[in-house]
Amino acid sequence: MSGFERFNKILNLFSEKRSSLTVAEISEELKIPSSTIYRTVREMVLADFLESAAGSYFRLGQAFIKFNRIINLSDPLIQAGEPFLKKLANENPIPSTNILARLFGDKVMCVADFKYPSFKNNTSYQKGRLMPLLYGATSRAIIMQIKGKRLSRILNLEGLNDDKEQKIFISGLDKDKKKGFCKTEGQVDNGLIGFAISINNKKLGIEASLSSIFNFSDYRPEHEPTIYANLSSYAILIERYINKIFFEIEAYHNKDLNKD
Amino acid sequence: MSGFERFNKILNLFSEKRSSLTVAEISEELKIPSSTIYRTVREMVLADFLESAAGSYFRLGQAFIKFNRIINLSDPLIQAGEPFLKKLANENPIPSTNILARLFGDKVMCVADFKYPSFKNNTSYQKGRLMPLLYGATSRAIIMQIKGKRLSRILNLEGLNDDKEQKIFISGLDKDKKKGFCKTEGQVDNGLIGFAISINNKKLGIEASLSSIFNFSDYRPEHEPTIYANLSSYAILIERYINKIFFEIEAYHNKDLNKD
DNA sequence: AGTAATATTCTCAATATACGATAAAATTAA
DNA sequence: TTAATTTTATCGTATATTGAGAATATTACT
Repeated sequence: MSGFERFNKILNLFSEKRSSLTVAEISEELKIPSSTIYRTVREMVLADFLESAAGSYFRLGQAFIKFNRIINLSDPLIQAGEPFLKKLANENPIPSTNILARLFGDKVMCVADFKYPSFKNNTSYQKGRLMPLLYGATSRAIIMQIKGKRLSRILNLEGLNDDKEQKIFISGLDKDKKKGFCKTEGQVDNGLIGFAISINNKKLGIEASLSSIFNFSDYRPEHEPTIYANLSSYAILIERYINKIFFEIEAYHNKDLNKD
Repeated sequence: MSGFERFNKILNLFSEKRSSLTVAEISEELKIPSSTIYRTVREMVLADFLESAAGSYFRLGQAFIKFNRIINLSDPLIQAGEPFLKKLANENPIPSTNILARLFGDKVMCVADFKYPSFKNNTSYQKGRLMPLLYGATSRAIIMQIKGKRLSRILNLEGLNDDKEQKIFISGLDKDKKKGFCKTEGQVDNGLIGFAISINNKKLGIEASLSSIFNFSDYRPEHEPTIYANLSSYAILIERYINKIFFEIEAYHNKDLNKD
């Protein structure tokens, strides 16, 4: 096993449920001698990826908070989209959670969220959370941008191996693609209904979606036109804004070139 | 140079100002051949620490968003303190930014912040940001918890090498310690005045502070008693809550032990 | 489209470095 | 204080990492 691989494996033992671990536990989980783990953990602590907590436990370190901040301040999608989420929430006819999500490699992650104050609290839609790829409007509006072998590779990775099932899934996506919207009910959280629309920027390699999630009990069919209108107008705004940011980034890089 | 060191050095090239880099740039900065950088970057992309962006640039990857979320959901200080920041802001007599900061190794980092809506926007106090150790009430309320050789080691690291100057600084800290509060004006941002109080939990190894920052132009001396009263009552609440969380964590670990 | 320019991956041999068993030291608990 | 546990240090060996350069793929340009 390579050094980096080990480093990565150690980090990935930490989770929401298990947020601190001892060297003995790590050693046990990874089947690696504790002398080696001690050495690696020490390096990681020194670099702020871990920090030692009470009782010989170790926790994730401040490096993640720091780098997360840099991403927040510089990620074009977050920069362009986050400010609009609150507005979207306010314009929706009923309380909602509003999500910007994005494909990273073969995972969909929520990168920004705004919950309307009176929206119920315990949803799966939170910034930083990986979303199921095959379920929910949020993810559908993203993977419907992907085609061909890349799409089927991703579907396979998610366990949709059967050829026939894949075709059914893809033809479902195609229908949504024609409509331009995704709508799903209860696929991620029971009692919630979600609407989503695609956002993308090829130059920046961004494949994303904007979505609004509602409590099914609040929802009435007559809300749908407003929901769709809001999503599509904000999606356009966000895409334009991403473009603007893209040109700023490009200008910045060119400025650098001129320095030489 | 070891593998991990290189990994870390690459990440630390990214900053708020410079949020994407090419392999050539990284190679140039670190004086390491590009074939090596390509290999390392590929590994990092695979593990989501970097992602490739447009024009052969690379950006920080989603791993940081993911791990940051885990920290947010599990860090005792953030869990215990963040919910109170908004309340504190609402109870302050004038618009404020309210900060939870914490010592990590030898750096003070803001780990949670709540800005009152009408508070001006461009302050240095943001979640994830490293704060200057020697300036500002936020940091003072933290380092005044530290003593002896550990304190002087930290002061030295921050460039306060002169023995005499150190003594002056420490005696200043001691005065604040007796008062139980720190108050500084314009040390971090011009035109701002900050008040801070210590928060700590020895068992969890947390050395932190709670602070309220105001525009100097809003501030009147008669606000001071309320500011202090708010800070100290919330600090006590937060410390109690941290304790509660600590016992929960302990119970969780013990439960694990009993499994074996 | 076709070509030039860049970016990225691959190969391979030399060597640095990470590894793990074990001992020593330091810290914590009893 | 002693005992137990956690952490660091040591060191020979195996091995993964390194970097130069070639090969390939991708992108940019005409």
